[in-house]
Amino acid sequence: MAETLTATALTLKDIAREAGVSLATVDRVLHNRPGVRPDTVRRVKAAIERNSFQPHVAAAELARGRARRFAFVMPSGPNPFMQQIEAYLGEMSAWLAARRLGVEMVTTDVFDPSALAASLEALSGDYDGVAVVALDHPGVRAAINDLVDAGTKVVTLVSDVPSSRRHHYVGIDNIAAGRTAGALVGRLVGQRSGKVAIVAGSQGLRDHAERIFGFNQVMATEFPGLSVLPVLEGRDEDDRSEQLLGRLFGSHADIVGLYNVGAGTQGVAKALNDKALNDKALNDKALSEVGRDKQVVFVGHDVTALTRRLLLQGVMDAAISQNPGHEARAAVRVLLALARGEPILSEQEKIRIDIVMRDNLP
Amino acid sequence: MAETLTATALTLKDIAREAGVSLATVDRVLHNRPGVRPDTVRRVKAAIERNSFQPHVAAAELARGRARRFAFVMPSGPNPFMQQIEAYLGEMSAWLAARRLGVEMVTTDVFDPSALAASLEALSGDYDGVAVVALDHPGVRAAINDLVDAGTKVVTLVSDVPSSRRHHYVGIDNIAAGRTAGALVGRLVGQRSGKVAIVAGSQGLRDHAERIFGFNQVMATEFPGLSVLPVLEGRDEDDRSEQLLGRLFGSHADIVGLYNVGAGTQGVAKALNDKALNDKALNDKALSEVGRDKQVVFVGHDVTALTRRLLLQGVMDAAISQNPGHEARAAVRVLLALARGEPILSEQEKIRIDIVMRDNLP
DNA sequence: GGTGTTTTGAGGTACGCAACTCATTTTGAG
DNA sequence: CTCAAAATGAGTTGCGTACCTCAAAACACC
Repeated sequence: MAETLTATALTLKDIAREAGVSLATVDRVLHNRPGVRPDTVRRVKAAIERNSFQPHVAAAELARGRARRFAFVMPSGPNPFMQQIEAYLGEMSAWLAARRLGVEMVTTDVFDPSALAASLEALSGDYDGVAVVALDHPGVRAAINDLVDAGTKVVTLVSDVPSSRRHHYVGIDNIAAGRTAGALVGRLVGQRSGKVAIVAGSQGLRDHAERIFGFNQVMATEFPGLSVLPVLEGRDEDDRSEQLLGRLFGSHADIVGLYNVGAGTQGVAKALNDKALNDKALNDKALSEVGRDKQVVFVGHDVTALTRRLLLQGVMDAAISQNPGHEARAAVRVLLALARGEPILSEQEKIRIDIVMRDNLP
Repeated sequence: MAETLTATALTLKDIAREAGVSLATVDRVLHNRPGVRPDTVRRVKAAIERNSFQPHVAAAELARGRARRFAFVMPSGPNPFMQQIEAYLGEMSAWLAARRLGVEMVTTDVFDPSALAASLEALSGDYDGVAVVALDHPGVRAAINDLVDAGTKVVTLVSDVPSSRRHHYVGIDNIAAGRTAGALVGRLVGQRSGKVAIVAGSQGLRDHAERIFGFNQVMATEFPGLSVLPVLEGRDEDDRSEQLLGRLFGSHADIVGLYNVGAGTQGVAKALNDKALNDKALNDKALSEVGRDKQVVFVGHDVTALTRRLLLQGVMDAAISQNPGHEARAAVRVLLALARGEPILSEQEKIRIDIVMRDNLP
């Protein structure tokens, strides 16, 4: 009827007695300090294993005295997603303070890898951990590796540098996100056939490129009735996205689906709206006859104030979302666990790809 | 360029000096102990506010010494979702041990409110916190209130008792979940019209009833082309669900959508499969002609080994999921925060309604 | 002014561990 | 066997809080 999940409450002293050594030796083993014979190390570790001993985090944290400092290196500029991450970090301030964790924000130009690398190098030595929204570039990779070598824990956030030796990546699998977007567009279009448009910031951005790759993959294999038009590069700007898309709508009458890979959502929505007005003017059918199914299926990314409104209005059909609050908290938790030498609850820290439609808006 | 988020590292001693009182008095104020003049209380609280002082959790945890004990009261029987929750709690064991948290599982019959109430009453006094998968029943409500009155922190898990004085509910909004299911079925069916079947465990279960309510709401207002058939009550059993559904398929040829509200997924899938074979035998069309769009759109709940397989095979189109790992961890974190008197990160502990399709399977 | 009560101060102990020192023992090389 | 180096033991201190005791001070009331 009742079953216990947790171990006993042993202390280091008990382990020392068990292993037949002194407290000092256990301490040396626990912290990989030199001066212990391999054989003794084994004995101590065995005693720890045998009792599945876990140092009391509170005691450890208290004893080490020094507060921990983390830095978040984020892109400058008005990116709403990044602003959300910062906001959620702000909400954690009481939580952080109670644990004597110092978190500092460092901003740097997104599109300048060498500036990012320099910012990272500048952090060396001052921080226990660094979370960085990274660019995949040799200089950045080197800077990350340098930090790791200096003993700083490093996690990449949102955008990964898999070739670096960063300890962890907190973010989604962008190829899977693109596949999900593709499946949604395809399924929501239904039996109709026609063309599908893609608007991205730039194909040079790793995350955008990966999403497009996943999207095309699904379209090619599963929705032969739909053909994907060449990618429009809107540079995440509203005006540019609107113009490019407007022109595309002009030259292709049979566009039934639209995937917006990055930002610039405002512009995309405007172009869509213009097209709808245009279509209505062209033929005399009543609105009810045009109906939902005549509309362009529109799938994008991230839940912001704008996409929330578009979802509620029915302009947007689904948003692929990575929960920024979860990402912020996961980054802090992972850094803390790494710094403490605790295991990471990988299931907990994994960022899911959320499909958000009108009725499950968070 | 760099901005700090966290406060200074004051201690109780500093607050005492600031307020012009002794450590003992600060301690009395902090823990609402009697014997302090209202005026002095005000002075101390002002000093705490002014410095936005947060007691060091590690020190507090260490000082109080006593380990905390939590109980999880869960339904007995082979419910895969509940088993997943238990499994995730098991994965946390190192995390729990490092914090000297004891978590115990208590199982009780799901469908017997008085047994549940008795189990809850039996816990009184022994635990700092209780998480319970509750039934909404007067006896259970009373038992929960008794626990709360005795100083035990109580959170309801998965299924709420809103009328009780439980401190927190960890679970999803089931009406919104039903609405989401409805929107998915409607949108994935596309332009076709026809009938939609619902299989539930029992309409007496609060969560099932709420989901059905939400589902019908969306169907009625947004998909006039689809008509919902009367709910089949499969009691979450495979065989019964299969039979009921098979009979329904026999009497209605134009079923285009199916919503499985609870468990019994295996049976539902079997009935669907039989129908597919049947349809193929009846007409001579090639499979390619029948195509995806002739299939019944199938939306259900929860990602289990079975639903995962069905999603990958394309039998199931989407699963509405509440992340069991998140629920388990959120319940523990909320209980811990309540026990410590810390604020709860409500955004973090909110359980989202996940839409899971093949490409964003976790 | 004296009495009893309430409020406050001062101080101690304990929690489990990190980090350190210094003395002592063990080990291995010559 | 000798001696230096390596390994280990024993012990101390401090982290910031909770919780406790006891005495002193302030207060209220008659």
